[in-house]
Parts: sequence; C-alpha cells; structure tokens
Amino acid sequence: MSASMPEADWMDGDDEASPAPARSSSRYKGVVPQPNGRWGAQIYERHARVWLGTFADEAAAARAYDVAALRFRGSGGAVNFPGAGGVPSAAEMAFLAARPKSEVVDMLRKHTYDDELRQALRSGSGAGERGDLSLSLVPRVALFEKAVTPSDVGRLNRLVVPKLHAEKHFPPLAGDEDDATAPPVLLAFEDVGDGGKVWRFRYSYWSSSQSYVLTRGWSRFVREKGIVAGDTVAFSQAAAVTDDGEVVGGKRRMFIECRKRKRDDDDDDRGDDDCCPDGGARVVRLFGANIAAATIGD
DNA sequence: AGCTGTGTTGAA
DNA sequence: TCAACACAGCTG
Repeated sequence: MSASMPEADWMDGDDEASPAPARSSSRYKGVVPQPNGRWGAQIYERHARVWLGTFADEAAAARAYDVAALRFRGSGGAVNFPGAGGVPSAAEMAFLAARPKSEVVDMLRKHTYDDELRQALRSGSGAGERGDLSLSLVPRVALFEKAVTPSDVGRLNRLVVPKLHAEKHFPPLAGDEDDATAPPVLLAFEDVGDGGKVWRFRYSYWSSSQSYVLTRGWSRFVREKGIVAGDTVAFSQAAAVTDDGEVVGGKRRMFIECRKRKRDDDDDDRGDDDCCPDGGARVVRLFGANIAAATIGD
C-alpha cells in the first residue's frame, strides 16, 4: 500500500453500516476475530506467531498483516490487498527493509505505520531526487568522516584520506606497502545530499607523502558543493538490516555527504549552492555504531 | 470490567 | 503454516 492511499478506501467491508458482532472468522489472511467484535492481526514465522495488534476494522487488520508480510517475506509474499494500494512501491520496500522487524511490528501494533511511512517518504523526497527511491531510505552504515583541512580544499585538488580509514574502508590499492605508486582506482559515491548524484573520484596512494588521496574529481566536488575548510565530508556504504535490526555491510554502493561546519549564529550564507539542498542540517538515518561493514574490495 | 494477546490444538 | 477457540493477565 502506498502512503498516499486514503485509509478509508479499503476500510469498508461489507458490514460497514452495522457494528457487526464478531464473525466466526475473517475473510482476510492473518486476521482473526476478537471476542469483542474487533479484529486481531497475526503472522507466523518459524513456527511462532507474531501478534500484530488489534483493530476495529477488519480490513485495517488485514492491511497490517500485509505490511508484516512485506517485511517478513518480501514483495513475493501473499497479501490481502494486491494491486492498486497493495502494490509495494520501491520506496516502501526500502522503508521496510531499513528497519528491524520488531520496529515494524511495533508500528503496526501502535497503528503508527502509515504516519511513519508518510513522514519518511515526505522527508526523503526532496527536489533533487532522481529515482523514486529516496536515498534517505536506503539503509547505510557510516564508514568515516573527515573535517576537511585548508589544503583539502586548496589548490592541491585532493583530499587526504586518513590512512586508517582508507585501509579499512576503501578498496585495497596494490603497492601501498612498498614505495611504488599504486595504480589509480576509480571510486563512485552517491551524493546523499543531492538526490544520489554520482561523484567519481580517482583514489590512489601517493608514496611521496605516504598518503591515500582522492584526486581527480575532488576539486569539482569542492567547488560545486561550496566546501570550505572546517566542513565535514562523510562516507557511508549501503547496508542491509537483519531481522534483529543489525546492520551489515555488503553492497558496494558508497555514499558521500558534506556537512557544513556549524556556525554559531552569524550568517547562513547562500542558502542554495549549499551542500544540503534541504536547508538545515539533513538528518540521515544511519545505523548501528558497530557494524562489520563488508570489505569493499570484495 | 474489558480487552489483548498467548496457549493450544487440529486442519491444511 | 494458519486460524479457531479459550481464557490468563494486563490495563485503566
């Protein structure tokens, strides 16, 4: 179901005008009648029942089951409301995939799922968005960030990547152990603050300074984003969320995001060429502090 | 006092 | 896996 779908549309069954006492059973999958005339929703996983809450409307309970089925079994699972409202959008699937089952179940039990989904969809659908899949909904793991130095934004046209982070999160560069200059590698990053615009940088090791650097492409990034010394560039990587909400790296997609250095109160400077189109501090939902991000280099 | 959500069982 | 049924507990 999509967030834009009015709930009332499918909330009317046959027994709308009458308070209708509990029927002996529901026509919807995962829905069970409650003694008081309300409806309960449940889904089974591994022999165990997962209670999804009770609902006044039979169809609302059925929809709760659908949501759970989407999260527990993927878009392939049988659902009560296929078609129209039941068609899971890529964005909704991402929304679901980005949170642990327990959280989804909580939202269903508290009847807050639709609100949360709408809110996430709204905040994620900025003007610069390209696909219909909001980047803010893509689960990501933070890799590292660096406050850029004057030389990082100066004429050197390069960003020094702290050795520890480079070696831990970026693909290994042959030759970084000996004094030979490693062959350059091209890395692509999706811009979290700009609807996924892709930035490509040459990544290499400068043996002369014994530094890992992002070179070609970096200066353009600095210029277009208006990055100045003191600002921060953050790197993250696509991740997957397990049943328990544990985040695991795995996908190769990497992301970059720039954050303006916090200014006390003086000027807010130009508000559009900024690196964060939305205006204020963009809140990106990142997961878990301690995740074993998969090695990018495979 | 009401309701929710679990215990449990038999069918699919 | 799934739902029917009973009712233990919980909530207010």
